[in-house]
Amino acid sequence: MNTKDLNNEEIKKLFGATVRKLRTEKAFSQEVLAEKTGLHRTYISDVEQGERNLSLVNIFKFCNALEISPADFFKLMEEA
Amino acid sequence: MNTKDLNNEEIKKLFGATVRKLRTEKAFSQEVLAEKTGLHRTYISDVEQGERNLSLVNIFKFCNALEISPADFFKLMEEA
DNA sequence: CTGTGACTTTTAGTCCGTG
DNA sequence: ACACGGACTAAAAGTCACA
Repeated sequence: MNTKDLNNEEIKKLFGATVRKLRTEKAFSQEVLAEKTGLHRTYISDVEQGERNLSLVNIFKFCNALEISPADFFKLMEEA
Repeated sequence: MNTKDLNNEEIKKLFGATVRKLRTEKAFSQEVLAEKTGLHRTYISDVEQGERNLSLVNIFKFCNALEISPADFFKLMEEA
């Protein structure tokens, strides 16, 4: 999959789907992930729905909480 | 380098430094990169200075303009 | 060609709740 | 445990004149 072909909506959706994939693999609830990231629970929901264009430092918070490096996160995302 | 140890300022600075590294390697001016990303010239400058916490879709614009996948971009960033 | 401060508009992100 | 909404505040997006 070539990320160059993604439009803005697709980028957000794919990011959210990757978060959800990793979160459910680790059997975290959204609330637990909210706690680990320090972000609000409704925000986690929105991100997973692909409705948020989150910022760089929050991307890192998600990666840390999901115990994956940003590079590996995006690799997974690109493999989707 | 473990990205878990980076604070917010360091994340932005490291991102900016990585953009600058790739841009100068390709011998692009900030103005050329601005054109390729569709973003404003001064915004590029701010990002490279680590003064912007840019969002997911703009990260992708930078990667596309710099002809690198997001996964490879962050890999480079983590190797710094 | 690039850095900076100031600025307005848009959106990120929170917090209250509902089914 | 999650989706969704309304209302709100903080911060990002985006532009400009000037150094």
